[in-house]
Amino acid sequence: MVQFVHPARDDITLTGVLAALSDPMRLRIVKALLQEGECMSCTAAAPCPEIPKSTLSNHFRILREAGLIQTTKKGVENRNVVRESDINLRFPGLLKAILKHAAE
Amino acid sequence: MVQFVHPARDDITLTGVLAALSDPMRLRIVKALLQEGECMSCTAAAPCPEIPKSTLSNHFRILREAGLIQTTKKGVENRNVVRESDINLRFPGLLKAILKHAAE
DNA sequence: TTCAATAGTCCCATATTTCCGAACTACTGA
DNA sequence: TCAGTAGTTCGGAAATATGGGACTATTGAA
Repeated sequence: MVQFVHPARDDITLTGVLAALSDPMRLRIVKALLQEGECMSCTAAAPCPEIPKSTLSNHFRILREAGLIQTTKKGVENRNVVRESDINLRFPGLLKAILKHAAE
Repeated sequence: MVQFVHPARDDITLTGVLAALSDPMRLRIVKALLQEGECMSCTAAAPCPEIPKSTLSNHFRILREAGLIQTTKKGVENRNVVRESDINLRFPGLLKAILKHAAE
């Protein structure tokens, strides 16, 4: 098994965050996670069911490495949450300003 | 000569804007253009002088096609401006929220 | 005019990144 | 022990970025 890589808050970069959110699918994942509030598994947060598993896994890795989400393994599934406070501390107002405009 | 391609305001997409700004060099270009206020040539807005011309030209094309800047040809050089009002009408608060955190 | 200089664009080969099927791992419950 | 579930990893194909070099358009000078 692999330990998930999460950058420290201060290592989160603006361009990294923008790059992670510049993909429609990842944007929808983050939006879904925020709307839920609770932790969500990867498949639960997936924007559409027919997306290949490996692609989905890849998107979550990118979000994780950009510092946008935190992932922990719980039983057979992953629990994902948006690192809302970390992002807000590092880039106040950014996440809200972006997600305000994200379509459903 | 080629006529520059500029999307209509309503064709500007959120993910397109984020993708365009997710490159450190392009972020610095936009920041420089906004700080200047006036039109700037490509080389004047370039973040560093040693950057290859073709790469710079490519970055400006990406910013242009994302709807972030408007380019017109004036004599031997290009005049670039950020389409600030278009972006602000389409995605209120976005540009400011992003550039607030851009280094430099 | 013609010529050189300047500012960018276009083309194209290389390098990097993304996508996704298939095989694999980790955990759970029967 | 075994099957099922949730995700990861691998690897090849497809897409995209980089940058050198040739090209175009404009200007200013001889």
